[in-house]
Amino acid sequence: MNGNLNDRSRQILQVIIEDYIATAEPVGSRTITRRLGVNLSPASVRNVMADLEEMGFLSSPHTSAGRIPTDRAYRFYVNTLLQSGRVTSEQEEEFQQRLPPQGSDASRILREASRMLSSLSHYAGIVLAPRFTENVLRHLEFVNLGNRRLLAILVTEHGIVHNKLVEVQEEISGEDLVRMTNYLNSLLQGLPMAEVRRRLIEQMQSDKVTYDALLDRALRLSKQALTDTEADIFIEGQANFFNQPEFADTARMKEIFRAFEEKSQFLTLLDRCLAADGVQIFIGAETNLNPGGMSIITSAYRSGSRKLGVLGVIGPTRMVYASVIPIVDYTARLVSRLLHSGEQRLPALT
Amino acid sequence: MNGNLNDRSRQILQVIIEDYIATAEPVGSRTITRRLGVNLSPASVRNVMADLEEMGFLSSPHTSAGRIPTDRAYRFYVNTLLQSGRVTSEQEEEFQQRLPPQGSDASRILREASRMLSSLSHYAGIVLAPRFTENVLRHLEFVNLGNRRLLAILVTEHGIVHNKLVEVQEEISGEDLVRMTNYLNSLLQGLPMAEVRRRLIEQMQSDKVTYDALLDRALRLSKQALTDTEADIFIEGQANFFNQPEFADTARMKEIFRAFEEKSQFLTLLDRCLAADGVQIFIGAETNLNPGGMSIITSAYRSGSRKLGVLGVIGPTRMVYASVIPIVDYTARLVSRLLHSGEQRLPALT
DNA sequence: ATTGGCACTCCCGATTCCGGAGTGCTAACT
DNA sequence: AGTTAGCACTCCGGAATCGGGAGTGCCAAT
Repeated sequence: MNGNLNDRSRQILQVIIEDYIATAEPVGSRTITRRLGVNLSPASVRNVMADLEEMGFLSSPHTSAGRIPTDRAYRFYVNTLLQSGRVTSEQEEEFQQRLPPQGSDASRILREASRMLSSLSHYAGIVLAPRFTENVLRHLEFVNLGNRRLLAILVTEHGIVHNKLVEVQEEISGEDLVRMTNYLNSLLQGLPMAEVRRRLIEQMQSDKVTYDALLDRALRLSKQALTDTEADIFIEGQANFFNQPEFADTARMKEIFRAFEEKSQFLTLLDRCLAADGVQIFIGAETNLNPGGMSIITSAYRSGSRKLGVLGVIGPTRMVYASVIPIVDYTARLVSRLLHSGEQRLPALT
Repeated sequence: MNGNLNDRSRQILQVIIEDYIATAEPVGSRTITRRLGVNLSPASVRNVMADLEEMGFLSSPHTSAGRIPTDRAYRFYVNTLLQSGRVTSEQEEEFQQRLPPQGSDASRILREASRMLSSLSHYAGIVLAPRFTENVLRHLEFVNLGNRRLLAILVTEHGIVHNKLVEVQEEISGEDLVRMTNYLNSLLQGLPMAEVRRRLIEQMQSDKVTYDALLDRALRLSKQALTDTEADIFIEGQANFFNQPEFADTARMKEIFRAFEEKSQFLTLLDRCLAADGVQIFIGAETNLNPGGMSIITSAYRSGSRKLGVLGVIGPTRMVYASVIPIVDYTARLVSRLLHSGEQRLPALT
């Protein structure tokens, strides 16, 4: 049903969408004729608009207003009308200026990425940190905090650090702790988390352990320490929504911010994105988010070939897709590089 | 000038403040007579109100509206009119339900505390994490991430973890890393951060080091790793501001959220609180915050005798001081205990 | 197929109007 | 002297009204 739009209909639809994106006001036939290069009377345009409305691409808020695009129109727009470009050189410069400082750890880089996304897009930036379970364990360390409490510190590749408090029955001496740590690291280092779990259980049943109470203890402790932690989501620039006229009234605004406070509902969406390749676009109802009227553009960032997490931009359905898509794409690749190499001054991303 | 308010003036002032806190609407003389136990005519009350206005305790939005309390009135209220109680048993129960799960690390506890504060007070919760420099170093660890990058992990008492990426000129072998770590820990463990810095510099100039390139390198690395990190501030429940009628219009709301995004301006205020004892209250302009009309109630949390950080509640000047003060107080003591002992089921806080 | 013309619809901002709530003042009362 | 009833006055805020502007749909003419 997309294909059966003739050239003129497409042009008109495009003008409507882009005008509405720019102004947030229903677009009338006169405006279109002015924007349209071709000489065409408003009346003709109106005929086309009526058709487009019937096909579900447009809707009118009331009888005598212009038309506004439907979710479906946006979908058609991003699929076939829009050819997305690159980030501009000014944007590239802003990226450079906003690079996280040397020596930033991974979570700092991710938070900064969220800020970049928000600042460059003028919408809200969102970043899903790498899922704990997907990563490779680099190092495991127990630090004695006294009072029979140990702090387990897990470092996964890319320098992402998780820590967890573990309570023990009785104090463990310094030497024992070192021995435990060495044992565990030699056992688990370099394994993906899922594997780590399996290896732990396997090892707990082995003979060697039953003769060494300390090792047994070590295994039990690390099992405690490895229970999955909650997913980290960084959302920045929520205040940008105040600039969008469609969210002007307080009730709507309130809904949106409530949604942002419960990050969990974004989690399912972002997890879906993790599976897909390239830039993903969810328009309006497609996002399944509770307060509707929002679109999300995402892309996974990766290290080498493995995808680590997802980042993107949340804005109104009336989003400037043409400029946000390259921004998200660029940021994803930027973050991939930062995490992978730690290198800061980058050659142009190609 | 506070003392020279007679009993009746005080009563009336109190009624006005409490009524305004409850309704957010200017209070008129009739309302007051109804609330006031004593039989007194509206006309008499009006006389008193006129006096109070002249003394700077009340102001009227316009000629024929009731009066609203000024910052000064609130200040008088919390100083002398208000006797603050305890948290109720329902509140205590909610605290129990919202306790962070076993094995939460410090930053999780602090974030959860911020949520508690927000949820119980119905305003926004704020928590300033312990300043890095104020703490005692418990453990220092370097993890090799490959690509000539080391991850420095610093654990301070109470299990607060900081990490920082450090780039090195050439790869360091595993054994060297272990040696370095041991050396540094034996040198620095147990010292307050300020001291750590001094010790590092002192040590770098000592003879022993000049003969051992590795030690020299270790010292340089840790100096890099110890540069102060930015202060962490957790603010939760910002969406609660949407329920306050005085922030109903979008422009005002926007200002507030901008302010929340720049946490730095809270930093100076919270740092001030760190110095003081007990519950601190800042009313309206006293906060020096940019969008006025807000009050902040804080208290420091501590471990043993040393103060670690500050937590509190941000709300409109028209805040229910009577209930928020005990909440903040309770939370501060709760957090102190959680950080100190890691104990979860607490006896009643006394 | 396209277009000019025209009647019709609907929103939106400006204006007006009115009642309610509250004040300040004065004069009378205790 | 403090208190109160009465009264004129002020001001806000919501309801009602109005008119212009922008836009549509339809029809007849090209």
